[in-house]
Parts: sequence; structure tokens; C-alpha cells
Amino acid sequence: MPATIRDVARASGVHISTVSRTFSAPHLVNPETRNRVLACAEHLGYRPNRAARALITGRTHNIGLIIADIANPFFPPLIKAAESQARQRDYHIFIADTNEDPAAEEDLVHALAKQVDGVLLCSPRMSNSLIEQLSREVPLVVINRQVTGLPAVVMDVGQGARLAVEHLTGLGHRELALLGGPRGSWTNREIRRAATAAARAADASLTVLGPNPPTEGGGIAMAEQVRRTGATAVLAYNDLMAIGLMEGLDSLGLRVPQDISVVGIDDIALSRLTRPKLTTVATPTAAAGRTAVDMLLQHDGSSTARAGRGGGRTSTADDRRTTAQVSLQTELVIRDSTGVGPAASADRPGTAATADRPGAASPARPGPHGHPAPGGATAATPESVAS
Amino acid sequence: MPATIRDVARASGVHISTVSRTFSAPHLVNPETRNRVLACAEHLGYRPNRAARALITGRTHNIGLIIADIANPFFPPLIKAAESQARQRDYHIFIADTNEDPAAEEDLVHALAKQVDGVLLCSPRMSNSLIEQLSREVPLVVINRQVTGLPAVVMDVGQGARLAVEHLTGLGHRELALLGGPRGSWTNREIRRAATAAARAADASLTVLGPNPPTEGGGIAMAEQVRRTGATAVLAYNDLMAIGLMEGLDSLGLRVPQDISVVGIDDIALSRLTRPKLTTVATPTAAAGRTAVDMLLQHDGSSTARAGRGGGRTSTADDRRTTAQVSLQTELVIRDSTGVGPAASADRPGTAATADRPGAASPARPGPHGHPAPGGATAATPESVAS
DNA sequence: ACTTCTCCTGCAAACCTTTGCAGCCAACGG
DNA sequence: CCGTTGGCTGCAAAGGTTTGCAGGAGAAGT
Repeated sequence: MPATIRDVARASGVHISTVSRTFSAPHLVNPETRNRVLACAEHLGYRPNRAARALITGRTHNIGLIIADIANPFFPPLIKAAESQARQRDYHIFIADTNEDPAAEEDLVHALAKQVDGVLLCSPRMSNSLIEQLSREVPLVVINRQVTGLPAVVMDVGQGARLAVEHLTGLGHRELALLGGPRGSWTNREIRRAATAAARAADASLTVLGPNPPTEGGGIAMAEQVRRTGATAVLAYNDLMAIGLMEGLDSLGLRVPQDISVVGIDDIALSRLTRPKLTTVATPTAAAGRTAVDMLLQHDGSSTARAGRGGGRTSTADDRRTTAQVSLQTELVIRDSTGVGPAASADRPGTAATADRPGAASPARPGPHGHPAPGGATAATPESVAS
Repeated sequence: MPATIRDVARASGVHISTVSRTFSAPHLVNPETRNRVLACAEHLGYRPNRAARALITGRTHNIGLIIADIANPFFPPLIKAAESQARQRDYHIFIADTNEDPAAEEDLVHALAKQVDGVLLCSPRMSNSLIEQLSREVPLVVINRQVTGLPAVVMDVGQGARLAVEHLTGLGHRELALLGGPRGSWTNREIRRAATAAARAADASLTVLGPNPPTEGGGIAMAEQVRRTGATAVLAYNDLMAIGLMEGLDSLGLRVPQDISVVGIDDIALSRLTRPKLTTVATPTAAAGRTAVDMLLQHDGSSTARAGRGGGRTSTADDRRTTAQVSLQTELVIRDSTGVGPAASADRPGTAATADRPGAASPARPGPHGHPAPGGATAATPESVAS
């Protein structure tokens, strides 16, 4: 039913190869002929069959995008940007949601491998070894993690976490908590390392809690534990958890930011809409999506466009040919969920760096539970410095 | 580099056609041979090349999914469900974001047409005529709109809007406002029709405002106008607008729900997280995604699975072969953004159905603007009953 | 023993393009 | 006038798979 190259050839009285060239190498065909062919093609509604083309050229003009969880509001802006960038370069995007299920992920990549020219992998929990194996099957670009030998685009959450901690200590907080994310996440490790370092540099203590599921529920569930640490400020693995935490703190009778400050990471759209509005570390998700497709596509020659967008980029490696790592800067956006710490309101006896009684700093309504913190605030765990 | 059918044939000492049959028609090949072939294939890591297969069978096992705006939180759950359902049936999903740009949409469909077996269209503003033209090029299922002759899955927002209005009038509100969505949206028309009818039935007045962009910003911007209508309760086209509206009302000094009640539509995840939590009409987006791929796939024989999921479904048409319309039920979820209306607190003089002075019902702090409403609250516009 | 049937397998065409190679023609230099 | 060049076009192979058709082997029926 749909017109093929042969129909066009017949209609315009030339050989199919001429029609083919009209589309894929226009300079090789006489302008007059070309116009005639073009006219016929237009008239017949002809579009080259990409599958057939792929069969012979080996290039499908498709990109796979594997996402851990589409419904996580962190991802849609990334997807959107990747799709847009891809389309602009005449590529289409296959999308796949793995539901964080490693088995599904492997199947997926295999199934996709033949149909795409490359895959963008955005799946924090997948094992490194599997990724390496996969990368032998199809060009891969990983997002928000680092795998030796593979091109990657990461967001510099370490820097962001440092900024956040500095912001907090600057406000006078000495007892910090870090609401950790899922085990095995590169981002999580990065945040933890940077946060502990920054806390130590500011002579503040930092309790790290986790691992936790990176969801609103994960935040809600940890509210009680956070309170027990006695921290007056907490940095969460992502905005979703931060928001859940605020929710949980609220039902414990703790006010944000008066009693406790909360900062998230990601700056998802939602964070502007909570009350109080969430202070958070903005990650350039859209830029990451664009950059990732650029990296994938620059590898295969075809596209000559030089990657030049997404400001604030720091190329960490040689731009030669392979395994570039692009790190995108983050920034702290201060809204209403952070406020001055206890040290600012009164210069109490006892140096700030030592652990006080939990809750002593906050004049919160008592709340239903009155337990003292079991072990007091623990010091930062410095052993995680090695990547 | 990747193993082809020929490699497997050579390795297992059979003809390629036997290998082919081993995968696509196993019952035609001797079990013994089959196992040998399977073993070789496994060993070589062979996977049938879907492009080559598509070339000859004409079936790509791909589905296109065209979305107006991926970043709109309404869509991700739909995408996720569609992707999952598709994969379960051994289909992959091409995703495309049109940015609400009609020109992009057309290109997209054309480009996709050859690469997919069908397209799910989720793009409220696209013109009907274009859709019809497209449907001649590739099987289409439209979501949340109705195009004569095309299979569709819609969410029954009309019913939801009715429920919402009844909820509001039941609380004693007599002055309602409807914060309309974008022009040309089927959903918008449906809501409007049902809401006006329900308001009339309850003898309440309803002012419809719009069209507006279906975003948070659209809601914020309309806060002042909403207040001018004097309405004590408002139904918004979607949750995003409702949330924006609450934001705007707040900065006007109006409290929700004490001064004014707000209800949204969609029940996006965000709505559980705002303060106050948003009362809203829950639409079964995930079920819609699943159902849509089922409809698309049941058309082409191959899959024999009977569509039987997504409870609460009402089939509006014959299940014969073509142009079925599936309507999914919605339900009202009552949270904290709606409260009793002024009629409940004091039985003022003047029948409820007539327009009072705007703001008279609310003891709000004055706020910066003191204009009386220009035309007072207008009556419902009944001319939009025809679809 | 001969036909008929069933089961399995091989053959080759077909799907729609791309692309290296060769051929044609006109123009041009000598 | 001949040889060369350059611009354009046709030819045919190739890419990986499916599938109608035919053939072969053995079993079953007569």
C-alpha cells in the first residue's frame, strides 16, 4: 500500500538507484532529474523505509533510552530533552521502563540492541558487570554513574551536596543528618562522600541514615528516625524523599524550617509547589538528556555537529574518541525549607561540634514520642572516601 | 559482528529456513533438530534481526506513542503502563513529545508510520482532520478524545466533573467557577458540559473561565479572576491548574478551603503532597495506557489475549472489529482542599442562585486589589451542550 | 510391492534499500 | 580527430529474514 522506491522510479522514469541517491546523496544527481523525482515522491507520498535502509547501512537511526522508573518525576525532563535532541538529529527514541528490575533490564537491552544505534542507560542499580557486558553488544552511554571505559554524563551532585551542607552550616546548624538513598547508587555514594567531607570541614557532625527507597514513602518513614538523631537540618538524597520527610515531620509536630531545616536534591517541578517551598540542589536534567544523545551520536561519524550546548559543562577527559566523561554542574536554589540553626538564636555553652541532646535545640510541640536518641548523633563516616 | 541466522544454520548443520522456523513456527520442526538449533543459537548469542523480519512480514512489533508533553505529570503513569503492557506482548514503544506543536506532530507521525504497527495518540490539540488523514496511513488509537471512525479510549471526566460539582453543592456552595483548560480539548468540552449541567441541576451558578494553558502557571494567573467571580468553590481543568490556583489564591490572602474550595482533575501524584491536600477527580491513567495498547494490538490478529484488565470499564460500542470506544470510569477523591460553603455557616438573604457581590462570602484579608467584579458572576453557558 | 499420507527439511523468491562498479554521453584539450 | 575527463545514470549484489512450494524419507494402508 505505501509507495516504495520502485513506484517513484517508475513514475519518474528513472532507475531506483537514482531515486535512492536523490534522497541519500542529492549532489550526485542532476538537478533536473532530482526535481522530477522529488515531485513524484511528494506526489506519491513516498517515505524511505527505515527498516530496509537499516538493513543495508547498519544504522537504524534509533536510540534506546532505558529508565529505571518513568513515573519518578526526576526523569521526564530528561526524557523530553533527549527525545527533542534526538529528533533534531533525525533519530527516534525507544523508551523502556525497567521498574528497577535487573532481569528486565538485561532482556531489554538485548532486545533493543539490534534495533538501535546506541543506548542511553539511566538505571542506577544495574550491576557494573552487566553493563560492561552489554556495552560489548551495543554502544552505551551511562547517565549518573561511572563505569570505567564507558562514556558517561553525570551531574555533579557532590558539588551540590557540598553547597547544601555549607548553606546549612552557614545558617548555624551543627547537627546534620543525611537521608541516604538506595544502596548501590553512584549518586548516593557521591552525595555521601561530599556531604561528610563538607560537614567535617565545617566542624559539624553528620549522621547518615539509610539506605532507603528513593521515594516519598521513604522520606515519610524516616521522619521519626531523623528526629531521633537530634539533627536540626537534613539533606535528602532527592526531592521526593525530602518532601516525604517534610510530610512526616509535620505529622510529628515538627515545623519546617523553624524546628528543622530540609534540603533536597534534583529540583523537580514539584519542589516549587510544596509548602514550605523546598530548598534544593538543582540538577541539570534536561542538559543531561541532550548531552547524552550528543555523546552517543558523535561517536558514529554521520553527524558533524559539534556538541556545544548545556552551559556549565566540564569535560573531565580527552575528547578524542572514546570514554569521555561529562560532568554537569549543579547549583543550590534556596527557598523556604531552610532557616537559621539553633546556634544563631543563642550562643549556648558547649562547643557546637559536640553532640547535644537530641531535640534540645528545637522548641517543638512535644509530639507523641519522647524517646531520647539511642546513640546520640554519630560522627560522619569517613571510610567512604574511596570511590 | 552479531550472529545471523546463517551462522546458526551453519553451526547446527541445517538450512536457514529451518532456523527461521525454529523461532517463528516451532511446531513445524522436529524436536531434536529444534533443540540442536536452539542450543547453537544460544551459544552464538543469536537474536533475530527485527528490522529484517519487519521487512518481509510487514509487522515491526513496535508501537508509536505520541504525547503532547512528557513533562506534564499526567502522562508518565500512562506511558509507563503502556510500555509495560506493550513489552509483555513483545512490542517496543517509540516515544515522541510534540511540545504541543501541530507541525511537529504531523512530521512525527509520518516518520514513525513505517516503523511501527500502530500509533497511540495522546495529543489534545491536534486537529481532527489531520488525525483522520493520519489514520489512513497507520492504525491509530486516540486517547482522551473522540474521532468518528477511530478506536478511542477516554476517561469519563464528565462523570467526574459531575461528582465534583455535586460534592461542592452538597457542601453548600452556590457560586461555582470552572477554571477551563485549553481551547479545542475534548476533555475540556466534556468537563464543561457536565459541570454546567450538574450545576444547573443543583440550582447553583457556574462561571466558566478560560481558555487557559493547562499548567500551574495558568492556575496562578487566574487567581485574581477567580476571586472576582465571587465563587466560593472552583473546579479546575486539571490538578496542575488547581495547584497553581491554590498558590495564587494564597498570595491573594485567600485560604483554602476556609475561604474557597478547590478541586482538581487527574489525581496526579503531586496532589497528595500539596498543603492542603487536593481534592480531585482521579482518572485511571495507567488503565488507559494498558487499554490503548490492547486495543491497538487486538486489531492485528497475532495476539489472542483477550483484554480483560483495568476494572471499571464500560464498553460503549460493538467489540466487533473496528472503532470501539472504551470509556474508563473516574472517581472523586476527597481530601483537604474542599470545605463547607457559606450557605452552611449562615443562611443569608438572597437566593443562592443569584449572583452576590464577589468576595462577600469570604472573610478574607482584604488583599491588594479591591475592585468589584466587572460583570458579576455570569450564569452557566448552556450552549455548549452539543458535543 | 505400490500408493498415499505425514513429517520434516531444503530451495528460492521476496521485502526495500544502498552502493561499488561500469557504462554512456558531452565536452574538452591536444 | 582522438583520447581523456567528468557528470550522470543504470546494473546488480547485498543485507537478514520469512514463507509457499516441492522433495525426501519413512510409515501406514491396501
